[in-house]
Amino acid sequence: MPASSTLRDRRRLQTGREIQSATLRLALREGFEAITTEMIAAEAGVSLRTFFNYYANKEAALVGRRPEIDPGIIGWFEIASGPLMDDLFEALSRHLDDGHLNRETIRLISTLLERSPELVPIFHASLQKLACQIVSLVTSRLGETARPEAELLAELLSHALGHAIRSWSQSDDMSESEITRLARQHVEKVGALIGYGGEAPSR
Amino acid sequence: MPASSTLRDRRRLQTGREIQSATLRLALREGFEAITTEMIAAEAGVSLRTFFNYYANKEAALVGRRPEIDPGIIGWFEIASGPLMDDLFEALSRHLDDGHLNRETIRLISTLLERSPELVPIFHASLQKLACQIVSLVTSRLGETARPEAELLAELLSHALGHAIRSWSQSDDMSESEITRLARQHVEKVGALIGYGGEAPSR
DNA sequence: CATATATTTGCATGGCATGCAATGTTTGCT
DNA sequence: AGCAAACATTGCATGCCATGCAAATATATG
Repeated sequence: MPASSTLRDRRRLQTGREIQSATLRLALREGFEAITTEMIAAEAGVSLRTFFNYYANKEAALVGRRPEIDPGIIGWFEIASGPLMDDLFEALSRHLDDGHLNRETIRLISTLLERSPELVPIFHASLQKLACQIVSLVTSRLGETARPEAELLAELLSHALGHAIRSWSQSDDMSESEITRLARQHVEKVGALIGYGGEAPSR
Repeated sequence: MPASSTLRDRRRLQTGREIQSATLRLALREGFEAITTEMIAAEAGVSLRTFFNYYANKEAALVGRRPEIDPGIIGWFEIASGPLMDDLFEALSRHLDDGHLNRETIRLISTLLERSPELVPIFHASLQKLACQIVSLVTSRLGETARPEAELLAELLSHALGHAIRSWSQSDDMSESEITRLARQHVEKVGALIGYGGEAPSR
């Protein structure tokens, strides 16, 4: 049974989402820089102090709370013995299948990012937690000696996933399960660029 | 002749460095969280207001001001016609050869990062400006359609460079010109992981 | 229902960051 | 050298950000 069985847990989740939603609504209406934490708290119907109980700052409220990769998935990965990339993307697929991704919310975020590109670094930073977990996965497979490469690979995968999720939010005819497929395509294109050169096209 | 010909420019550079140095000194002595912008300003011998004329916040002062890639290098890249990776790393080599890298400063930063891993994201964020410039280089070569891959590749390269620079600061017998060589090695290992699989070792 | 455990809230505090206008310094020109 | 324009530094005032603490409120458990 998930941790959301108790009323308290459900409310906490709900309030977190309500604050994020309020932040997105206000940011789209007034511009992110123009809004204050007090406004957000008022819009979400909580006290300022409660706002800070949920998020460390405005930026965090924009991104919302992203759950960690389920220990069950990590356990599966450590047992799996396929090619590294196959197992990694399978683990990411299962993670996304948890259903904690709200298309409408991501769509709002994407809209905001297009209107205010200076916010993009906030979202890049929010991928760091995922990247960190991917590093754990990769080093559990390749050993500590491969940590430098694991960190680079994790950076690559998390950003590819972020990009794919934004693509998914934009096109209604893309299923959730295609996110990792798209991410993998991009990663493999990068692999080709690294591996085979990519000479300048004749002009 | 560089832009540092005039006294004013030299002073601006000098003050910027002095503030960064003061920030590092204090952060190593007291811990980054424990110090205030007022302390930094006092230690650097400037007013608080001047501190904010140089850096937007404490974090930026820690990283210092990183110069952009010289337009001359960008021009060279756009004319070059070798394999993409060769030309990219050559451009990065030339950029680093500008000599704006102070080993002792980087060493202090590395020490600080080991003692306070929670600061690592600050440095990751500081690589974003470089990543952005790499995106420009890559799309100038491959065209706008390759932007998604260009962004991933840029992320990869900038992080690889960041890692290599930290390695360089730690070992006295590593020359500055070997930074890009090391970065490239790591990138190619990642390429191998992507391209050829990297099966789980038998246990 | 009673108790233990979480959560929300208000208040007080101190750091962060910016605009503005006054003052001081450098530059380039005559 | 002397002057005016451009630029840099500073103090002050202001308002937002973020946290600790303790009282009040809500939920869980038995």
